[in-house]
Amino acid sequence: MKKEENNMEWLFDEEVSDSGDLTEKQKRIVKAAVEMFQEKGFSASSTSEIARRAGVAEGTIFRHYRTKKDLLLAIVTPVMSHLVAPFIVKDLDKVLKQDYEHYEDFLKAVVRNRQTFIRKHLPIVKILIQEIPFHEELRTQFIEHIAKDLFDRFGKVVVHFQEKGELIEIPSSSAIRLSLTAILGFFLARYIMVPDRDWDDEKEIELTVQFILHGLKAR
Amino acid sequence: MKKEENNMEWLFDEEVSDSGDLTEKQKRIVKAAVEMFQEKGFSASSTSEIARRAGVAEGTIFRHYRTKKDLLLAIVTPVMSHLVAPFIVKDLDKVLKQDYEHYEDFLKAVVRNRQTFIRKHLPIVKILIQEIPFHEELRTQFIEHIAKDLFDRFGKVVVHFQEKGELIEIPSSSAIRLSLTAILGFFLARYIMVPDRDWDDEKEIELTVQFILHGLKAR
Amino acid sequence: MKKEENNMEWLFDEEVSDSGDLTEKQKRIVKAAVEMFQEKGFSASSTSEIARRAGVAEGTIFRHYRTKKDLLLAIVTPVMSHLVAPFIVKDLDKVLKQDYEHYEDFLKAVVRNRQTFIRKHLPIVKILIQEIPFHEELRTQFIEHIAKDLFDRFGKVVVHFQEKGELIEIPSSSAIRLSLTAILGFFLARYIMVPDRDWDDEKEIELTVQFILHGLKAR
Amino acid sequence: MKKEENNMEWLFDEEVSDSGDLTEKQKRIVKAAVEMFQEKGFSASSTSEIARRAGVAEGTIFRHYRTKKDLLLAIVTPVMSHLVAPFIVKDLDKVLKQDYEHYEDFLKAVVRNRQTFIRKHLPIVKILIQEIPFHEELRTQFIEHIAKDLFDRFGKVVVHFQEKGELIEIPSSSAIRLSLTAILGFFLARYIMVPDRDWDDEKEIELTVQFILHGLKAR
DNA sequence: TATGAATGAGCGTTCATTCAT
DNA sequence: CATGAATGAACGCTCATTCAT
Repeated sequence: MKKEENNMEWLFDEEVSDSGDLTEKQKRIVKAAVEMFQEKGFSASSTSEIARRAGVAEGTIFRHYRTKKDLLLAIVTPVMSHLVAPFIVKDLDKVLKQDYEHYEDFLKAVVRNRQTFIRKHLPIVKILIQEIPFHEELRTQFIEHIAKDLFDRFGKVVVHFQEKGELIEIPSSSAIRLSLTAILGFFLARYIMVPDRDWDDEKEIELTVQFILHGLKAR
Repeated sequence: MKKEENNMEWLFDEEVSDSGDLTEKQKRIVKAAVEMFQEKGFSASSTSEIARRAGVAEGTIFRHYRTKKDLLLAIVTPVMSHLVAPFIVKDLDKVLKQDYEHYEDFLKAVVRNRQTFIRKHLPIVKILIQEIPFHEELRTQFIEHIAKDLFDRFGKVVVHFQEKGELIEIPSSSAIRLSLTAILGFFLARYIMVPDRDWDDEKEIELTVQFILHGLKAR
Repeated sequence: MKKEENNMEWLFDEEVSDSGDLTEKQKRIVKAAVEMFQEKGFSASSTSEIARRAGVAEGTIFRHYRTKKDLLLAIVTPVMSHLVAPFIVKDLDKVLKQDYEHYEDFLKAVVRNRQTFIRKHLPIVKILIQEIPFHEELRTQFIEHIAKDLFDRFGKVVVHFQEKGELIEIPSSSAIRLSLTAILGFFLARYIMVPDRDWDDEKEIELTVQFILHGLKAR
Repeated sequence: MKKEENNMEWLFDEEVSDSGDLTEKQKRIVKAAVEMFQEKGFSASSTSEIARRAGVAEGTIFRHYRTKKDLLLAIVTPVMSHLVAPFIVKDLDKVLKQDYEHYEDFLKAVVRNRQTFIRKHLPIVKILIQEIPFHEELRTQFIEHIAKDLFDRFGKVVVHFQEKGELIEIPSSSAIRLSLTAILGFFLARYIMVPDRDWDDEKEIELTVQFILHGLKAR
C-alpha cells in the first residue's frame, strides 16, 4: 500500500495542457466544440453552432484553428497521448520489481489511475473513440501509441509475471487482451453505458481485478 | 457435444430479411449506403454519393426511403433486433437444463453462434455501434432489446449456474458484464481492431472461454 | 317581373361541361386539383399530392393532362368563358328593348344570374383570379373575353340607357367600371372576404343596385 | 381647400422604412425579389434566380433572411401596415370636424393620399394582394389592420356624416363597402388592369367621388 | 387505361471557409 | 485579435415528367 502511494507517481497524470496558453475565447470555443462533438458527432456539428454556443464570431474559430478538423485534432490528440502516458516510462522492469510484487498490484494501480484520468476527460475520450474510425491521422496516432507503446509495455509486464510463475503461459497478446477488455469493459459500463447506476466502485474494481487474476492464474 | 449440435437451433440465425422483398435498385442503394456509412460515418455520407455508387438517380433513394435517416434505420434495425434474437427464447430454463450442462457449453454455443452472425453482418454491426450514440431511436431500441431482453435472459443463465454451484456468487450484473466484455473484446480484436492478423479462432475462443470460466469459478 | 322570369334564359347558365365526358378518375383528379390550387396556389401544389388526394397514381394525371399547366387550364378556361357567357348574345338591342325597361332591371338580372354562377363555381373563380397574372394564356383569353366581349356588350347597354336619358353622360368605360366594381365588390365581400357573415342577400343587392343607380342617374 | 392642404399631414405617408438600415446587397436582394415575386408569384420564384438577379451569392440571401418566406414578409409587411396608416389617428372626430366639412372632402383626401402611396409601392402592393390568400401570417395581419383599424375608423367617418344628414341611413358596413370598392376599383383599373391607357386622373377621381356621393346621398 | 418506379434538374437551405474592416 | 458579411459548393429532398409493365 505504502509502496503504491509512494511510487506511483510515474503513473500520475501530468496535467493535459489544454488550458495553459489558451485565450479566454479559445477556451470557450473548445468547450463548445467538445459539447457538440459529443452530442452529434464531429461531422454533424457545424462551426456556426459551435461559434454561437461559444459566444464568438464564426471567423474567430478559424483564426485559432485553420479548419474544423484542426479543431477536432487540437482537442483530441493531447488526450490521446496522455491516455497511455503512464506506460511510457523508462526502466519499466525496475519499476515493476520495486513497486509491484504481484500482477494484482499492477492492475489495481492501473485501474485506479486511469479511472481518474477517464473521469476527468470523459467527453473527449468519447469523442476520440467515436472519431477514430473516420480520421486517418487519429488512427495512425492511435496505432502508434496504443499498439506500439501500450502493448509493448503491457506485454513486458505480462511476461514479467508469467516468468515469475504468477500468470498462465498463454500468448501475451491474449493475456493483454483479456486483461484490458475486462478493465475497459468496466469503464464502459461505469462511465458510458450505465453511468447513472449507483456504483460501488471499490467493489466492482475488486471484482474485476479478481476476475482477471483468477482467469489468468497459472494452473 | 452432440447436444450442442443437435439442439442449438434455437440459437441459430433466422435469416435477416434484408433482401427478400427489395427491388434490384433498392439492394444496390443499401449496399452503397452500408459501404459509405462504414467508411465515413452516417452524417459525413452524402445521398448524392450513395446514389452515384449505387448507380441510381438520387431521387430513387428517396422514393424508397423517405429520409436519409430512414435509410440508416432500415439498414440497422433488423440487424440490431437479430443481434440478440437467440436469447429471446421461451422456456429458457428447459433449454438450459436439456442442452447445457455447464456454463462452458452455454458460452461456447453463444460465442460460436454470434461469431457467424457478426462475421456475416460485420459492416452493419460497425455502423450500428458508431451511430447508436447519435440517434435517439437506435438508443431506445438498443436499450429495449439489450438491457431488457439480453440482460434478463443472460441473467437467468448466470443465476442458474450459480445455483448449480458452478459460478461464484457475485451480482449477476457483474458476472454478465465480465462474461460479455471478454467475448465482445475478442470480437472487437478479431474483427475490428486487428482483423488482418493470422487468427487461430478455435484457440482464441478456447482461451477466452477458459478465462471466463476460471475468472467466475466458484471458489 | 314576369318579363324577367320569362325571357332571362339568354342569361342562364348553360351547364359548364366539366363533367360530361370525364372518367371517374379524371373527376377525382380535377376535384383534388381544384382543392389544392385554391389552398396553396398553382405552383405550390405538387402533382404528387394531387394524385394522393385523388387516390390515383401520379402517372394517371399525366395520361389525361400532358402537363400540370394543362390541368390548370382544363379547369379554369371553361369557367372563364362561361363567366361572361350571358353577354354573348345576338340582337342585344332587341333583348334590351323587350326585356329591360330600366337599367335597374338589367343590373338586377345580371347580379342575380352571376351570383348563382359564382356561388356554384367559386373555387375555380378564385383560382382563376389568383393565376391570371402569371399565365400568359389565361391573360390573353381573359382580355379576349372580358375586354372585348363583356365591355363591348356592357358598353352598348350603358349607351342604350344613356340615350334613353336614364344615365348620366359620362364615358361609358367609366360607367361600366363604376357599375362593375360595385357589383364585384359585393361578390368579393359576400363570397371571399367575409363569407361567414350573416348576409341578407336581397337587401344587399337592393342596396348595391340602388347605389349604382343613384350614382349614375342622369342629373 | 386650404384646410385640406394645411391639415392633411395626418394622412401623409411617413416613409416606409425599407431602405434606411439595409446594406447595399440587401437592397439588391429585396429589389430582385420584388421583381420576381411580381412576375411569377412567390412560390414560382426561386432563391437561386433572385440571387442571380441581385448579383449576390445564394447564401447571402439566407444570411439576411432566414427563409425565403421571411424575405417575402420583410418586403410585404411594412407596406401592409402603412397601407392603412393614415387612418390610425387619434382624435379622428376632431380631425373630421376641423378638416372635412363634407364626406366629399374626406373621400378626395383619402383617394389622393392613397394614390401616391399605391403609385409608389405598387409592385409590393400587387405582391401583397397575390400572396395574402396563401400565407396565414399575412392574412392575420391583414385582418388585424384592415378589419379592425380601417373599418372601425372608416365606420366612424361614415356615421359622422350620416348623423350630419349628408349620407343615406344604410348600415355603415354597406356604405364602407360601396365607397371602398368604387375607390379600389379605380385603383385596380388605373394601376393594374389598364395602366397603359391615357388616364385623366383628375377627371376619373372626380367622377368616382361624385358617383359615391350621389350613390350614398341622403334621399 | 392505369400504374408507380425511375429520373435528373432544381429546390430552399446549410456548410466550412475567407477576408475586409 | 476579433468580427460577421460574403461566398459558392454541397447538402437532403421534391419536383414534374417519362415509360415499361
